[in-house]
Amino acid sequence: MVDIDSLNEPQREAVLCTEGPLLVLAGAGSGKTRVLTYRIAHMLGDLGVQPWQILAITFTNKAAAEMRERLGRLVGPAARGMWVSTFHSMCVRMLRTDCEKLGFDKGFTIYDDDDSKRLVKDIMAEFDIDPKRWPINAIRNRISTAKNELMVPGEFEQQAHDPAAKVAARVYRRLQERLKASNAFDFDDLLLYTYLLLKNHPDVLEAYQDRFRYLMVDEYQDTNHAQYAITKLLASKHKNIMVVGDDDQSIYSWRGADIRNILEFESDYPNAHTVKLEQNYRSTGNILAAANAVVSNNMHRKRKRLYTASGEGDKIKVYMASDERDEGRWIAAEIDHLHAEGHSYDEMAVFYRTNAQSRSLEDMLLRAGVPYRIVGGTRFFDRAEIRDVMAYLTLLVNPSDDIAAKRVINVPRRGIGRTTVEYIDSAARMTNMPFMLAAELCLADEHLQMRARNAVGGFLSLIEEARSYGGDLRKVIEAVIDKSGMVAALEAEGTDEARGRVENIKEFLSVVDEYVQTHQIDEEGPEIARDDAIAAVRQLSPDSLADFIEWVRLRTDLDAATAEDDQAVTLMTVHSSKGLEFDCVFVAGMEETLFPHSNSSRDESGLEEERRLAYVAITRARKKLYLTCAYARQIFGDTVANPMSRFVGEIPGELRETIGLGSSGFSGTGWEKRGSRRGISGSGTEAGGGRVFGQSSAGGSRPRSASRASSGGGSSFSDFMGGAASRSAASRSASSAGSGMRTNPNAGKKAAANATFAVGDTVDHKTFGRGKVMKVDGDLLHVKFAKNGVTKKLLKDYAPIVRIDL
DNA sequence: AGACGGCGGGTTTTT
DNA sequence: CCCGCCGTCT
Repeated sequence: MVDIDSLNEPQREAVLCTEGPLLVLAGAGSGKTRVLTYRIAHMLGDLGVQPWQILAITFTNKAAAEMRERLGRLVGPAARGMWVSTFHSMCVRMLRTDCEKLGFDKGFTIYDDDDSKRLVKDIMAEFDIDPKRWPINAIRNRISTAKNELMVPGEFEQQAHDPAAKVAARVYRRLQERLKASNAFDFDDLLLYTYLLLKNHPDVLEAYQDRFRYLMVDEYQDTNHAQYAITKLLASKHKNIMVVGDDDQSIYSWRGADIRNILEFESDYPNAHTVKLEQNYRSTGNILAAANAVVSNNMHRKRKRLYTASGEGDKIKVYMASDERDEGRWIAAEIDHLHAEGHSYDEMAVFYRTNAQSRSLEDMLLRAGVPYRIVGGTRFFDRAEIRDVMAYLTLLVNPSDDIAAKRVINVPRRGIGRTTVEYIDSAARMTNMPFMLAAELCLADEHLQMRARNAVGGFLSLIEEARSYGGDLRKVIEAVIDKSGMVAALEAEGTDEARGRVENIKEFLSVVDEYVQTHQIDEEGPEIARDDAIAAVRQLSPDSLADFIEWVRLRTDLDAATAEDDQAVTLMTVHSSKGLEFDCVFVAGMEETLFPHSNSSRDESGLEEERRLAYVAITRARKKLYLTCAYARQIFGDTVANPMSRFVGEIPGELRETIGLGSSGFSGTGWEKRGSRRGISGSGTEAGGGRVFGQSSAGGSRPRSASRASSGGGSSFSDFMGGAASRSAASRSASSAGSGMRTNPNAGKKAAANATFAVGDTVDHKTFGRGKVMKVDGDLLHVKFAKNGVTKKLLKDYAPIVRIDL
């Protein structure tokens, strides 16, 4: 049935080993999705396994969709009824069915990060906990960790010894009360409560165990303890569990992922079979060798070595830019070259460590006329207006959702001010009732102004009325938006920004359409076995508002990454890139402090995770890999100089070539210092560059994340090149190229703060540009600036200056 | 009630 | 640098 012959030996072994626990260690690009889909196809086609007996869990909806799609191609409609889902959506399904056993109502909502943060903030205010002393995110992290470790508030309190933990424990307890009162789960709760459901209700667990005879978990290295425990419960009866993972690609420990889950699988399941997939089918020899070299610096890993049958390919290009604008500009130019050579934009991607880096890259690509799309970052669904619409919709389904209620009670402005909201809120708190109910009671409350009461009444009847809307989803949502008055209010504003928001709301309606279209129930498909209630596949209904909300809540922009079919370069964080591959990959910001990130390189384990992250980035590339770094970079508004990332140095010199600034200090031959390359390597801080490109900031209130740069919009690429080339010929060279940036003792420090200056040094000032140190007076520098000839006195530790060694 | 301005804080990564 | 929060003013 299934074409087993096209697989290599270990792949075949994994496909055929269907009974009992199986661990597949799948290196990057070793065809693990292929193994997963073939294995399922084999079970369905050759072994008579029924689709609903299979549960396949992935981490992202995109991965789930991809697997479903590939399965569809392989086995056709036979895969119908199979659960292929993320951990989170699987949990939602289970909770929708049985959450009443835990005291929740079926109409529960899912709180995302922002909602849950609001709630925590709220609670801290309630308890009079000073957020300055106890940062909200620190508390939330502790709570999140507790939830991932399956600790309920009582258990957490018991082991909370230090003061911070005690504060967190109080907040945690209250948070769970408030969430429950709001009939809501946050992301961590989805896992925690699913675990509790299965753990404490043997009948429920057994029904699932009987149904899911075969479990498959992808990206197992990223499971946290809660996920691990859930899978363990589900698998404990039949023990047919296959986990696929790569310890070298574990990059989510900060989210509670526990690498031990994979490292200790064999001791968890004593008779587990292990298969290693080590042949890489994706990258060229050089790229793979680079990845191997980098990751081999990690001490804690399972020994394995990827190999490939393909040739060496191109060398890895390392470009050293003067600053982040130069970096972006060079990347844009290189992308343009590649495009001219016939590489499609779709096959190129730019990765970065932090979302903040996307701004300058985006800017430069826009100016160069390179079409791009950003994945992740400020999500479409995170926009205020979209969240407002979502809050309205949520309120219709779950009137207990206090966060939603408070969010939109005065959106658009209808004369319900802070005082009124606070009054209602405290009434709600005192009587332990939902905010909406308290609001209703307040209609007759003499303490409130008549005006305010009328306004609240208006809001309540708006929601009341909206709840009775029927018909198709699009119509309902449109009506809600219309009746809310949001669009009318925005239109009345008349600003560009407001128009942008209206656009986004329209965009939201097309998201509704997308949902409706993709969730039509096709009639021809046979209805899945409904022999018991739990076995029934709960399919998202195209007319259900609740289902739509759930779909949106668990959806990320990453999921839409492939939906976009226009030609564009993809920009995303390294984290988001996991599981994807491109012909040409650029990794920007290869600097100490940024990558590895300073917050993670405190200890060895953090550093190892950063290195795995670098490994992930490198192994995304099929043919061409570019690593770029900037000598100086604007961070938080001031200029910081950092040495090149150690990860670059960990790539053997013969696999890479260095170009751009400072290449003389490296393995480059020097040819690249001549010729036109130089033209685009200058800093963009001088007036020349800025003026030429300045025009393209027009373009209005484009929606940030979803937008693509249109090639027609900005200045043309030749302007871009011309402008750069025509700027002052003086170009910088890297700091102490000879002594080597890699060993810069000031790593991680602000350049100005630790640098020393001597008379005659050349410096670059954030706003005044280049200047010469005329006199040093302790911490006081007298700097004469070239541009205007003016001498300024600057404090070396505070002025935004960097020293430039010529 | 709402608009505006000043200040402080924050960014590592995301289901 | 950008955002949200807070206080003040109208």
